[in-house]
Amino acid sequence: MRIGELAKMAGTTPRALRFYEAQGLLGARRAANGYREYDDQDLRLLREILALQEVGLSLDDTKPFVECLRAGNETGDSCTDSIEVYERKLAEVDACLDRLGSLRASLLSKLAGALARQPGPCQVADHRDGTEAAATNPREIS
Amino acid sequence: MRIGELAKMAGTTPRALRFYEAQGLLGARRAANGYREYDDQDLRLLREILALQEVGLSLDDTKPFVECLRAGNETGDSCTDSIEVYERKLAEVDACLDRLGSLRASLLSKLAGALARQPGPCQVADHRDGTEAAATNPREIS
DNA sequence: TCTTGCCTTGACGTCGGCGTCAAGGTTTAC
DNA sequence: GTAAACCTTGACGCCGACGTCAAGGCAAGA
Repeated sequence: MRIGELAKMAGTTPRALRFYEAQGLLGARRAANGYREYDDQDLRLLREILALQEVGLSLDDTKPFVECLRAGNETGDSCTDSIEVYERKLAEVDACLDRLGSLRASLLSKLAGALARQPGPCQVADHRDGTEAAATNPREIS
Repeated sequence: MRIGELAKMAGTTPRALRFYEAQGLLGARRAANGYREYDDQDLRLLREILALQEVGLSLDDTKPFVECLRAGNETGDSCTDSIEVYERKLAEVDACLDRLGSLRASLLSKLAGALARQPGPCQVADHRDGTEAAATNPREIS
């Protein structure tokens, strides 16, 4: 099949496929007229790449999986390199979660401090400041 | 004071200060020779900007805070615009936490599946595959 | 044959927050 | 006097994963 068809089947774009090829993932055979030609195996590889992207892996991270599949394995994560990517990425996600958690805490304390300094519900409410604060806080602290 | 001195006092670089000026934050008076001149108020503004950056706000997000300080308020978050930024950013962080959480779950299940498919400790270990899997799993699933 | 729609390569744009280099003018310490 | 250390503007680089546009070749239907 040609690039547009493959892209549509996998839910991506021809531009993305050319980019993957330029990155060394998912090369293609060429027809006589120079058009890229793909088969079902390429569709499998592409779907693997896209699925891993959804899980947060970078394109570079997907290379071991693609190589693993091309080596004849049933799944892309049948190789130790792939599993190491999983583990590394998991650690990165955990680190990011920690950082975001502390950012959230800092933001909350700053917001709380600001609301405490504000006169707040004492003003003749021309909009819903006090109400909004009362409504959003319980939801976000939980 | 001049740009290098201010930068050092705030723990940043002259390049960053010029960038903030180009973004419309933290403008400076000019000395006769064209050098930027800053005072203690500018140091306060700059520290506000940097503190907010640390909490995850973009430069654009810090504008209301700077304007609030320049309007004569004691703190940058004494204005409703600033508080709205807090709330919006908090929502963004929460959304990001949710997404990262589900990414983490997906990664974990993929990793677990891959390890289950692996023969694992049955091979004559030429390196530490089985050991590593056994050691990392309890730590990361917890 | 003509139009439409696919394909090709190449090259620049995006976003944020600066880093880094270039080419010069200024000030300062010795 | 001179070298070091500061300052100025301008411009390009970076990162990731493509989007978008340009200029042209190829294919298929009416």
